[in-house]
Amino acid sequence: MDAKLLKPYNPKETENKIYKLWEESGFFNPDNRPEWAKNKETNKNYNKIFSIILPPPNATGVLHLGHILEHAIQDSIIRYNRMRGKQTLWLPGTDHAAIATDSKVTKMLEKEGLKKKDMGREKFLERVNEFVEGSRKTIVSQLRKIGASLDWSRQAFTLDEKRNFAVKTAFKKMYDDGLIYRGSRIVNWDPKGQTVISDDEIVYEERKAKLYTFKYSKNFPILISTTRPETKVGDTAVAVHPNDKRYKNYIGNSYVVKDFCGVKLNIKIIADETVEKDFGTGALGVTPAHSITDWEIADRHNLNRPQVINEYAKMTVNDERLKEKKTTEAREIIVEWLRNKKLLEKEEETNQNVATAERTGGIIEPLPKLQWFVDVNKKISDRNNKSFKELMLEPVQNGKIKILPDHFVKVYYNWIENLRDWCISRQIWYGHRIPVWYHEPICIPKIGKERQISKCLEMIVSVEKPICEHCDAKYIQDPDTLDTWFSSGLWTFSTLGWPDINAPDLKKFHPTNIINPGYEILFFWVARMILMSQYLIKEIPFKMVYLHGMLRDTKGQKFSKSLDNGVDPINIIEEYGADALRMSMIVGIGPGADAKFDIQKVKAYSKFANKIWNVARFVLDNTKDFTFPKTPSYDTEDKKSDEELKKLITEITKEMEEYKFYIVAEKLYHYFWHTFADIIIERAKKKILTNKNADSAKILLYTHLTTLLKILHPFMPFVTEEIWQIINSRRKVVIPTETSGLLMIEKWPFDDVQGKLC
RNA sequence: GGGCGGUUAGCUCAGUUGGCAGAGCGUGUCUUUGACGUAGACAAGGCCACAAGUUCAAAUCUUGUACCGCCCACCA
Repeated sequence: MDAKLLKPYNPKETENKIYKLWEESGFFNPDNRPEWAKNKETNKNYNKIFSIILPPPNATGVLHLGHILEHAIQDSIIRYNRMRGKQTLWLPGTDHAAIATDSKVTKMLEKEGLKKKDMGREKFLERVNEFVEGSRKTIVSQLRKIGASLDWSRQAFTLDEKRNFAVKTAFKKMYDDGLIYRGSRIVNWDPKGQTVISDDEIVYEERKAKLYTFKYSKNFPILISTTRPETKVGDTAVAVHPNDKRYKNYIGNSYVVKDFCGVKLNIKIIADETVEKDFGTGALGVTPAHSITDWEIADRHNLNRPQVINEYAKMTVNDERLKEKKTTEAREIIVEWLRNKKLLEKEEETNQNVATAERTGGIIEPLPKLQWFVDVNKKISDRNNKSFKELMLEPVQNGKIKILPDHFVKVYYNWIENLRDWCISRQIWYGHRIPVWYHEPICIPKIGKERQISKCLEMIVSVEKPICEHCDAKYIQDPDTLDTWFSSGLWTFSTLGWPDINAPDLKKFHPTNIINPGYEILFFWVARMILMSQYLIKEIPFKMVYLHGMLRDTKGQKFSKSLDNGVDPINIIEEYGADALRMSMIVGIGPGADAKFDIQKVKAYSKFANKIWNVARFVLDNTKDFTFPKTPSYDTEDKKSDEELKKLITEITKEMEEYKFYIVAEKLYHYFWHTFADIIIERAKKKILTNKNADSAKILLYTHLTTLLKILHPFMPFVTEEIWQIINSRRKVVIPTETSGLLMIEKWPFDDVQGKLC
C-alpha cells in the first residue's frame, strides 16, 4: 500500500506536484497528443479540433472568485474534449484593459505624490508596464493553481507586439474601406479622466436635482424647463411635439434673444417627435453641443451647434460673469440672473439620472469633439453590402452562433438595433496608439530637390511610420489610443496568427468552439468579436457563447473593493484544495445564473475529494493480490451495476455535449458517493469477507474506480490524477495494462461503452 | 419608459420532453479496534410566492398579481 494513501487526502501536498507533471508532459499543447489519439483506428475523434480562447483577465489586478467560476467551466470543457481524443487548444492571455489600467496606475502614482503630466508619456508608460508585468505574473500563477490546462506556449497579451500589429492592420483596412472615419461629433467626455468614453462605459447615478422653468426673455412666447440652465446659453432652438396644440402656431418662427445673461441667442421653434408633451412645459430648449439627444435633433433640423463648455467643464462664452466658470457655478449665476429679470417661473425638486464615467466617477459632459468612429451602418461592398450591424446580427439569427442561456439572444438583438457609431479613440496614454500620422505643419525641403509642398499628404493611415516623399518633414503620430475593446475584438484570431491568413493555428483552430464570458460583457466584447471576425476573416469567431453569471457574496452583494468583501481564491485553494473550489463553482450553477458564494459548499466538496481518496484506498487494498482474469465476468447484481455505470456514462456524455456541466458534476458526485461507496462497496465487503463471488466484486470495484476517476477528472483533476498515479505505480504488477501515463490524456470511456452496448 | 430573470426545506441552490418534490450545509438520533470521524447509518423538515386556466396528471405549460433583482433607454 502506498504510504500516502494511508493518510487523508492532502491537496496542498498534491496539487503543485501534479500540475508540474501535466505541464512537463507537454499535453496542454494540442500539437502533442497521446498515442491512442493519434490513431484513427482507436480514436473516433481523430480529425476533430476543439478550441477555446481564454477571455483574457484584465492585467489590472489579481483574479477573484468570479474568474475561478469562468476558468473552472472552461477547464472542465477542455479536459473533457481532450479525453474525447480531439486536438484540444485552450489558449491563455491577459488584457491590457486600457482605461482601467491607466486610471489605476494614475491613482497609484498620485498616492506617491506623482502627477502623470509631470512624468510625461514615456515615463508613465514605463510605470504602467512595470505594474502590468507584475499583475500578469500573479494571474498566470493563479491560473496554474486552479489547474487550468492552458497551452502556455501560445500565451498572448492584448498589447504585445503581435497583437499591436494585428490592431494596426485591422484599423488600416477599416479605414481604407471607409468604415472608420474621423469626425466632430458629440461624445461622452469625462472631464475627470480627460478622455472620451463609450456609451457602454457610462453608469447612471440617480440624484436629486432642481428643475427650472423659465423664458429666455420677456417677449419669448414659450416657457421651457431644464435642470442645466448653464447650457442654455448654447441653445439654438425650442422643440415641441408636432401635435401639441399649445405651440402649433409658433412652429417655424425664429426669435432673437438679444441678451440672455450676456449672450445673444437665435432661437427657432421646431417640431420634433421625440419631445414629450407631458414633461415640464412640453417644450424643450435645444442645446445641440451639450446634449446627445439635442445633437440628434440638430441633425434633423440643421441647427447651429455653438459650444459653450470646454473639456474642463468650464464655460467658454464671452460674458465676463460666466467665462471660465465651472458649470456648477455658472448654473447659480444664470439662475440668479433669471430671478432678477423675473424670467424664472418655477423651481421644483426632481430626480435625475446623472451620467458618470465608470472608471473615474467623473460627471460626463457631452461635447462635440474630433474623434475616430467605426461606422456601424455603412454597407460593406465585399461583405454582400451588409453593414456591421447586419454582420453582427446574421450569425446569431441563422443559428451559426448559439447563445446560452438563450434569452440573451433577445437582449443582443435589442442592443444592436439601438447601436450608434462606435467611438474608438481615447485620450489616454496606455493602449494601442492610433496608426494615423499627421504631417508636420511646416514642410522642410529635401536637400537638392525642389519643393513640392502641395503634394505632401496631411494625414496618412499606416501600419509603419510613414516618410514624406516630397519633403523632409516628419510625420507625427496621433496622440490618442484605441478603445480597449478594439483589440479585444480581434482576440479569437489575433491570438492564432492573424493577420497572416495562412497561419497554421488560424487555419486549424478558428472558428473556436466556445467562448465563456460573463453576461455583463456580451455587448462590450462578444458583439465586437463577432463584428471583427465577420469583417476581417469572413468567419464567426466561435460557435457557442456560454455566458456565465455573476458571483456574489452570501448577502447577494457584488464582490467589490469598496465593500471589502473580496475573497482571495488562493486562500481557499490552500485550505480546501482547487478541486473542491472548482466543484463548488460548477455544481448547480447553470448558464447565466448568478450565484452566491458559500464556503460551506467548498467544504462539502473537499470532503468529497477525501471520500474519493478513501474509496481508492479501499479498492486498491482489496484488489492488491488479485489477478485479473482475461475475460471478466460478473454475478447478476454486479453485472447490473456495471450496466448502470455504462448508462451513466452515456447520459453524462450527452449532457456534456449539451453544456450541462452543472448537472453532470452533481450526478457524478451523487453516483460516486451514494451508489459506488454506499451500495457497491458495502456489498463488496460482504462478498470478499465470505469469499462468495469475491472475484466479481473485485473486478467491479476496480473498473468502477478507474472509470469514475476518468469521468470525474474534468471536474476534479488533481485528486483523480494523484490516485491514477498511485494506481499506475502498481499497475504493472497486478493489474491489466490497458492504460498508462497520465489520467489527463486517458480516453473518455464513452466510445468504449457505446461499442460494447451496441 | 422598454426588456429580462428570480420566488422550491432553517440557509445556499438543482429539478433537461408535464408523471410519487432533490442536493449540500445546518438540525436530531444512533454507530468508533472495520476504506473513510474531514466519517457512516437513519430521521425530522416543503400548500414548490399568490390566483385563475389547460390536462387523467402542473414546481414544470398559459394568463394575471405581488415582491426581489438585473439590463437597456436617459426626461430636457
